[in-house]
Amino acid sequence: MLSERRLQVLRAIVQDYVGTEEPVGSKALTERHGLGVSPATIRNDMAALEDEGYIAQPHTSAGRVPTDKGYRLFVDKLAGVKPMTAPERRAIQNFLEGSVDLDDVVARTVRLLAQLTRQVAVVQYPSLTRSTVRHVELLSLAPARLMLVLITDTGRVEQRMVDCPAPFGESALADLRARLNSRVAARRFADVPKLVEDLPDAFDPEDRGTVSTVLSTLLETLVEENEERLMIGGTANLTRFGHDFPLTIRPVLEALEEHVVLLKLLGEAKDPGVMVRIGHENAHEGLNSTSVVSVGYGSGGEAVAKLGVVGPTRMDYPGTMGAVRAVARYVGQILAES
Amino acid sequence: MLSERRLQVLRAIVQDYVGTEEPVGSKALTERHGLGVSPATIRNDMAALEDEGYIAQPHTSAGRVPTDKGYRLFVDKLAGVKPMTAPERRAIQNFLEGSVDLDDVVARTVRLLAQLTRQVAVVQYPSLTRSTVRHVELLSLAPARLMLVLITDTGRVEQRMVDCPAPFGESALADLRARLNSRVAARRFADVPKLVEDLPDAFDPEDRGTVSTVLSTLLETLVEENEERLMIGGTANLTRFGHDFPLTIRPVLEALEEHVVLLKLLGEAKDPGVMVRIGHENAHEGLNSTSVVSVGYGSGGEAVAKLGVVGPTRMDYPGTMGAVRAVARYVGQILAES
DNA sequence: GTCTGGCACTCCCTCCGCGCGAGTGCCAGC
DNA sequence: GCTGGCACTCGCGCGGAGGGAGTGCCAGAC
Repeated sequence: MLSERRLQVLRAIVQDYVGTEEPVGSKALTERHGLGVSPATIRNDMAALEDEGYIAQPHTSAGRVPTDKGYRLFVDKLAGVKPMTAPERRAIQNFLEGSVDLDDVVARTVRLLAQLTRQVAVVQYPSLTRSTVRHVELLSLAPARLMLVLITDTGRVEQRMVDCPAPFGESALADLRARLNSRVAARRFADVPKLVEDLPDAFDPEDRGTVSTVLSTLLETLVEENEERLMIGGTANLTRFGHDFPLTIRPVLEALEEHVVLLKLLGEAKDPGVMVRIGHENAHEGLNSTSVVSVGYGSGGEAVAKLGVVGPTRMDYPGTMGAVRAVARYVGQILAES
Repeated sequence: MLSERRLQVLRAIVQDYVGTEEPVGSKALTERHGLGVSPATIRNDMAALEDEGYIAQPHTSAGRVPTDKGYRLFVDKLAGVKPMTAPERRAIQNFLEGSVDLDDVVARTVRLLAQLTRQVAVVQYPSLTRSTVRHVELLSLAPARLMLVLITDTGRVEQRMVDCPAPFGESALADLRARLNSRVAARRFADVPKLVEDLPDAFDPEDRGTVSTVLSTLLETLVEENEERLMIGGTANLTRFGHDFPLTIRPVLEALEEHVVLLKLLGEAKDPGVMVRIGHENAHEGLNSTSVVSVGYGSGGEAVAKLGVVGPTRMDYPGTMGAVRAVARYVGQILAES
């Protein structure tokens, strides 16, 4: 167990290193933080912290730098979430309120997050699986060809072509449309399958094949989680870091293009509240020297998707966490209103 | 006017420089290309090319490097478009054919283009303005709230909320839906405004306000070109260039995030065929040391959107142009089929 | 006129050695 | 357990030397 002062020292090291981007030495620490002890004492503490693996020195006789483990302790025990100021909150709200549709909400959120944190922002589109159905529409494009349009309460629209086994009349179509909507409107996706399973029985035998086809297309659309999309912004911020970063920036850019990986990463946030993954805690190799700060957001009480930022492990965690949390909150509000 | 041999020398300089990424000298030129003259002769030619502004030397007593003007001449007069090989064409086709919807087509196209050219790929979503209407759907969400869904022949779907000035009955809604579709289905967007202008007259006076609102929302959607979206991929390829590139990569990443700028850039391609913008020919400052190769693509004979790549001015123009052209062709095919 | 070989010159790039300074570890004393 | 002092270690920046690639120019050959 580390003494109180040693924790203070670790906190000071993290704060200074984040600020200056340079290894921090014992003398600088005593000067910039009122620790009330001499550099020699701090040196002992630093040696202890290094033994425990919280800090490391890039080379002998250089200052100390926090390790992933050090950041982890800092985030868990030594720092809170820095709340946004009132003007910042107003700015967030104003910026998001101008959105005209779902794409716009996501695009604005990405830009906002990237600007606030000065890092790479990642926003997942509101997921289908946890939302409810607003409306299902069926359009006849050709005698045996339908288009199925699904509209969700988050404003997302999905469409699918349906090739019917047999021609399907306009009146049967209207009937199916009406029955379908009366059963599934305002229902959660998860409940839809059993709400429609007996639907074909209400139709003439020759139409049942088509009805079944439509229903299975609908169910496919509902579960199609791999369709989940995300938007990324602020990649130019990657260039702000270390001048040696050219070598580091490439794997990060590559990782950012693998949307599947990112979605998995974001998806790991289970508990409510902001999740932080530091350095090697990220499964993906390209992100081993970055940290991911993410949180769920949603229109109701429940999260429908995730958003977050990717930055160097040397980041301002309290500020970033505050920004991510605040943005998630306001996006949720906007989605609930629309 | 430049002599034939001097043009050959320029071509050789461009090819070597693109290959080696290093300034090319007179000796290396005579060795690697069978020019049949001595280095001294080449030096004279190089001096002449430099006077004309086609090449430059980074420092005194270094090799020569093509200028933007030199690349321009190379592209216009000295090099053709390098066609894809048959296996490459098959691979393109196979890769694109697995697409399930429009988003997927665009996503695959971006990845394909980025991999083929090893550069940054940019693909604009098929534009609304030049396509035709497949179907217009109206849904009643609340007594005085409608949702307008527009489906285009390229499979794109746009939705808008419409707040009605007065409640609008189901029968009137069905009527409007039917009339609207009979008039605009399969019509080009440009023709829609005059096709619907007298539509309110067919309705009861109390419904005319709503009909007008719906129509104006529809027209807005049709012309809303600023809504045009694009997808970007292969940004990791930026790191392949010059080790001094960290300074250069940033403005490029920033420019890539300004979708409006990119759309404008792509939009400049007027004539059919591949457009190449070299270095300072690009209006945007961040792209002054990059070239943009773009081309229109479309489902029918006519282009509905653009796609292209962004890379360093020092790029393999014939190969890039060939890849861009081939991809555009096959995407057009895929769109026409779906 | 045009091409060629030769020659002097110009810089860039790399390497090497040096000194400086920040920072450390350790130890004796309070 | 804290403090001041001291010797030691490296990383970093600077300046000079050497090598090399490439040029420009000129006199001569075809």
